[in-house]
Amino acid sequence: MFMGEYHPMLDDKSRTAIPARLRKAFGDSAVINRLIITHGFDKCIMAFREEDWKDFVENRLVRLSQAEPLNRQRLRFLLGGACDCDLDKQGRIVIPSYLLEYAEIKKDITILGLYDRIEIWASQVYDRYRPDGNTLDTFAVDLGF
Amino acid sequence: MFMGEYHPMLDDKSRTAIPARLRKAFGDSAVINRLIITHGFDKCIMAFREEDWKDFVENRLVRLSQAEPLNRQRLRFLLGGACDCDLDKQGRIVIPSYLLEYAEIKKDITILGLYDRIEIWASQVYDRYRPDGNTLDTFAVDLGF
DNA sequence: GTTAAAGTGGGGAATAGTGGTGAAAAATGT
DNA sequence: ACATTTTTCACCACTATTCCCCACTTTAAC
Repeated sequence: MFMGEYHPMLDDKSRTAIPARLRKAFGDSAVINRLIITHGFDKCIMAFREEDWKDFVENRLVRLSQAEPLNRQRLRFLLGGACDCDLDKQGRIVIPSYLLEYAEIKKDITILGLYDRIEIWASQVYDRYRPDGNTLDTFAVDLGF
Repeated sequence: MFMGEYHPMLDDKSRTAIPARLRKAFGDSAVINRLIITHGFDKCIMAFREEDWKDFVENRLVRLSQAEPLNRQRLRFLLGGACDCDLDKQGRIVIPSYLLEYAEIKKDITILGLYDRIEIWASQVYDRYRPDGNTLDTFAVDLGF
């Protein structure tokens, strides 16, 4: 599974390295060499493995009735905002400008591994977002620690 | 499948380039060189592959009873507004003026890939349409994230 | 300390996108 | 019906961007 926090950089060609730990998260024999990235629900970019993405699109997204305006907006946001990125020989992807702007990414990046998805944040944005002490206390309660 | 967001321009001959990624979305061996475009739902232009369009018209649109005034209006809107566009050698289509006016397209264009259809928006119009933070929270809930 | 692996920067070839020109077709007026 | 004007279409050429590979630096491992 994907997990952990990483801090690569965006170079001036809009490339960022996907950490080797994440590329190998599903085994050395299944190194990831393609990711689908799209808008995240917070100010970040979500990335998925190809098979998970296809499954999500075909079994959930496109089954929503396009007669419903809100479903059109959902499809435009997620699928219309998606981009399939091949990793280069060095394990990097190129992030399109509209996603960089959406996530307010400049140079410092925080990448999170989140089970079956990866999130790419502007470090500055993520640092503001990190939970504080009070949030963590209620969190602990909710989880039954 | 069609996906992603692209930002070409409309030139002063009413031409716009269909992004190469979209033209090759169904394989390098099935490069799209003709699209059917018509009025979209919401202020945009919809574009389809020829086979999908035919299927839609014959199996859905013309089956609506023409005795019903609303269906006559629907047919005029979609089929009456349609235009089949051959792509030129550079992958561009010419968009007729009535569709440009409908979608309020001036120069800056946003093109979306949406599974089996493409949408062409005035960038300015689409930017206003993009979902805000609250809408996204409900999206995440509805989609089971 | 040495070796290997990962991350970052850069260069050159190929591709994509845009502007433009001339020929053909269509529309208009005589 | 013919000539003139306008529009449309197909192709060419230039520029910008993208993609793919190589090399260096830094970090981690042994």
